[in-house]
Amino acid sequence: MNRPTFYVTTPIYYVNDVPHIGHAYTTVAADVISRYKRLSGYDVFFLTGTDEHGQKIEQAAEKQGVTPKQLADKVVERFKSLWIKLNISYDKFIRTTDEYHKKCVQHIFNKMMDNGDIYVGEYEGWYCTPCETYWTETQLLDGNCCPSCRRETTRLKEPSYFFKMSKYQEQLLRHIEEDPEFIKPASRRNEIIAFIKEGLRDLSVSRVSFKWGIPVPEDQKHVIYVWIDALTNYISALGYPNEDDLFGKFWPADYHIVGKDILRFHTVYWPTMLMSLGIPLPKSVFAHGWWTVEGQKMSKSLGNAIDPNWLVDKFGVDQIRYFLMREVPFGLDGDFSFKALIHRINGDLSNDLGNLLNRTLGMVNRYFDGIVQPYTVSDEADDKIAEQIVSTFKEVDSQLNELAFNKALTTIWDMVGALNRYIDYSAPWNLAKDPAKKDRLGSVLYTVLDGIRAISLMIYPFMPETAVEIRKQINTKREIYKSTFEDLCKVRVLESGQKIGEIKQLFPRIDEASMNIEISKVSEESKQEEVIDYEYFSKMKLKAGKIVSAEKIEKSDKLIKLKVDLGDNSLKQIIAGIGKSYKPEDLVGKTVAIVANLKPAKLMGQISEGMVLAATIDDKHQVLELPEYVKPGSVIK
RNA sequence: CGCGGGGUAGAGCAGUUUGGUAGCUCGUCGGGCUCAUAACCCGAAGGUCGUAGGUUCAAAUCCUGCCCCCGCAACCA
Repeated sequence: MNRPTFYVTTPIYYVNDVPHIGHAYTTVAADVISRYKRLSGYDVFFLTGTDEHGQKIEQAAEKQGVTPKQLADKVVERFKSLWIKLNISYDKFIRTTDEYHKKCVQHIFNKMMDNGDIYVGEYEGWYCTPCETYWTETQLLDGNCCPSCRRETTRLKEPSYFFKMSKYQEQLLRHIEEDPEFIKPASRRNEIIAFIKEGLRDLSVSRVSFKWGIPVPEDQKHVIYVWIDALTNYISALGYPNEDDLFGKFWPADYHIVGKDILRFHTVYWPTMLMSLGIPLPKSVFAHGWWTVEGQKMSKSLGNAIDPNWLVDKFGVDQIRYFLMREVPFGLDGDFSFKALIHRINGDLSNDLGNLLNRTLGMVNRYFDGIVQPYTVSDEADDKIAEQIVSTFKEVDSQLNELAFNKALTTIWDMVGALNRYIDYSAPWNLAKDPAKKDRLGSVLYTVLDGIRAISLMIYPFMPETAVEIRKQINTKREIYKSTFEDLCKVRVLESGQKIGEIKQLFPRIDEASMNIEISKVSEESKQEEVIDYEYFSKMKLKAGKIVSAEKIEKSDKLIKLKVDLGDNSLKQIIAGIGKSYKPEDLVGKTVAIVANLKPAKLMGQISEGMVLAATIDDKHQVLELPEYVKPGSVIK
């Protein structure tokens, strides 16, 4: 039989970063849809992998005294082990350092060149090495600093190959406007349309400034830049340019799942490259949102990046998978908080689902020595349950096809609630008191168990281990993977006569208080700061300074321009970002602590020659005030 | 007039496309049940849907003005 196919990808993750919750999120989402599609009869190909070339890797490796490949190997292991831990069922893990990928990239480069879509030109601009980005003159801060990381940039001019992306502007625009499925969610689609309408420029696709990459064929000075190197993984993994095999079967991709930050690459650069190659475009690119942690942006400096490995160890893999998929609509930003996580686990998982199974099996044990009874005596309520099972499958199917994971889970939990209500309505404990109602009692329990069996299928994509555990406990021998969606929807198909398995709590309740203590311990540890030596510290010149004037900077919401007397007969101009906590007039006359030897920088066009020290309480500031008798210029140590 | 998102019950959200009894989850309170992981079920309280006006028989929904909040970017020195 010829099964329909389904091809889904995650981005390939850059090995400069260790895996965090964002990586886990994207990958779990791809796993859920993959498992669901397999469940409903599709032949699925699920691709993930790593992006390993580029200057950053080259430099990081050099610092660590290893080869770039060795560095990549190490990080790749971390990704792979996390994917095992999270039960990610990928079909292939591609690395951009794989031989077949390199060959494919070179083939593609040649082909685009033969088409006349790649030409040699010259790339010139201010280059920031850490960000691997060129900036234009007007974008630079304070002379020549990178607007993104504020480090110094260097003027670079290098020969570069260019891809004639502009040539495909109209074709791409037409495609996006004609096919609403191509970019999701819709709000993102509008952003991209606006971007394209501003006009596409040709894309620089090679570099001579570093070596760690795939060489341009027949021009070994050049390395192929990230666009062609990385994006093409989606077809090289399928064996392209060999079109018979996997490529013929699975391309075009059904979904590229990406973070919102890389949407443009996937909906502008990548499709135009495919147009140049004469390859059909992917059916849909879906941009999901970002997670904050406890309301704050994830960042290394805050030390609030949570290790997904730790989360899984602490809370359980299915619990984490459930939370990620349930808490936030896919496509929107969300917040990861322990409070919400614990509430989800205790409420949805332990109370609703876990307890449903537990109470039902308890009764099978008590009333029937653990033997599942056949369905013999019917009631209207049973049919309602049966109908809802079918309608739930249908609804979940359409929701998952839209990657509306949180909606699908809500729908499934309506079913869980219906079964809990059904038990209360049928009151098996009352039926048990009347021997004449024994058959009805057995039928009620059967109906619940069969409903639980159906739920085990519905949650399988999200919580594979739990699904299997449930099936073990109700002791069904039916296989999870059936051939079609219709098979999936069948009701009253649970076996009877078998003895149920050992009853175990699916989701132990979490004690919020004691868990909070553990969490705070860990977050303390992770906040251990970098230690600096005395010499490093002594480079900093701290002085007392008296504020002689202060004014708000036009059009700025937090910058205040200060003139500060540092006792050396001249006034320093300092721009301070404390305008949300202080009015300019409140600052005048105060003696405060100043970093006196900070390198000057330009903010909103104004020179700032120092920094006012201030404590931060949430987003409010309290400057370090000194008593009046401290003379301006006094050294602080 | 930088770009975008939003202001609906104590919290978090849906509903706005296609005007027509204001809904969900959690929390609170009361009740029921006693099979179960102090779980499950039922009920109640709680909202002039940011604000002022307009269109309409009818506005959370459409139109206009204003206020406020949050991202992003410009300014976290």
